Amino acid sequence: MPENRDSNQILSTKEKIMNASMKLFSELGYKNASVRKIAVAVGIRESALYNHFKNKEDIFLCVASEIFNSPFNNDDSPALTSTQLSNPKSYLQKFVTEYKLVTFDKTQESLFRILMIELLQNKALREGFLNEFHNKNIKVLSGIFFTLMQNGVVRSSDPILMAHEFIAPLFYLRLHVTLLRIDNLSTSNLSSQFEKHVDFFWESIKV
Amino acid sequence: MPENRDSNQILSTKEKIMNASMKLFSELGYKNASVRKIAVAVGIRESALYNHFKNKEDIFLCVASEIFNSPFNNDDSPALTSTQLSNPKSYLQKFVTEYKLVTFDKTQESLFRILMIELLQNKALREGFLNEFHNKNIKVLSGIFFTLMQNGVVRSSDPILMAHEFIAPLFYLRLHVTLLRIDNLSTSNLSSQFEKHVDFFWESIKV
DNA sequence: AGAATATATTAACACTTGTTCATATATAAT
DNA sequence: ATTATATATGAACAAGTGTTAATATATTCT
Repeated sequence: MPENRDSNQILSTKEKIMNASMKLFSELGYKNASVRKIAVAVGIRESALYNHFKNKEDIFLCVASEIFNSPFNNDDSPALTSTQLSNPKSYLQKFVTEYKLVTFDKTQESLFRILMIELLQNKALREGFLNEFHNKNIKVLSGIFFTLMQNGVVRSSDPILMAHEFIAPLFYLRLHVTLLRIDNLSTSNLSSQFEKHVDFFWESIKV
Repeated sequence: MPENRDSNQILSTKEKIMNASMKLFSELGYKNASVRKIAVAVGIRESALYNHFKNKEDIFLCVASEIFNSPFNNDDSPALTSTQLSNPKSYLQKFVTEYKLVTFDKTQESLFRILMIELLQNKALREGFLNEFHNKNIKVLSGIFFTLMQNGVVRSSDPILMAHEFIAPLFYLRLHVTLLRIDNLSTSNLSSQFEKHVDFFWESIKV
């Protein structure tokens, strides 16, 4: 069963299809990324694709399943330790640094493009967006803000609202960066905005 | 020349095409909204469309041209008068009320969907988004924040950054609302968030 | 009224789409 | 070496795409 690649370097055909599909879906969207274009990019005939995937939708779902598997999303927002409680701003900075990293990562950028392109057309992606992107972040952040409020290190407010106010500018920045990069425009102005956001936000909530 | 409608009530075929196209583009995107589907929605054969528009792209451009003609975008953010300077929070509230109105307006929602669906595929829409949606708002708001800072009614900071922090949660909310509405989910929770945002933001910047 | 114009229809076109089938060629197992 | 399995090819399919041409039917103008 030669399912996986033989060596570490040489990619299996299935992996090649995945990579080519990710690229094409992120550039053209689902409908415009035709089976033939994918096959050409891989270097095989379109009929050969069907030895590895059931159909086109199967390819897409396989690629799309990676969207919400970001390392950031999984588990890089640990609970607030006592040391972090003594310096909560650095926690927010750490969060934003991670967010920024994901924003500028090439693979994550492709997946984000696919997400944004198909977000309004694909119900599963919408649900993933709301659950994995939004709700999960809101839950983690609001929990932290709640603790910080209880300990009196940030001003009293609705923790969920505060989480919203913290995450929204980050998402907006990420979308902005993504749009500029499509046209190969400079994002250097935006790059520093991530850190500025933390500074501004911390000034907004500290007691 | 029977170009315009005869009465005020009866729509011309061209207007019917526009309405049907706006609906279909906003639900299916450019590629999936086929000329035949549009024709069926209007109630004519597809070839008759070509008496009113050069081709499919012409229809789309005609619809898309309305996206950045929102009443909000045009001219509803007047300069800061002396009375508004004495109560700057109410100005922000007025701004957000207008933004909220646009968010929940049916026509504006359809146009916003088209924008979001084609944003990553259509360069003209990207430029429109950055110039008309983003930059224009940032310019107006940062000018206001600058004045408010000079008069010492809000805390000192970068006005552009502050404008960014103000507008981003509004956009994020609008996107959120749009996504929920596609699936006919309740947006009552989000509705009140617009006002909460102003309250939180004002607490963040007042001296 | 008839002529001119605007708008509709029917039919066809060249092309692209996703998918399937029979068949050929590698690769692995016995 | 022979068999079995995995993967490739080429051809074809039915369906859908945007667009055009010839023609018919309204509508408006004189």
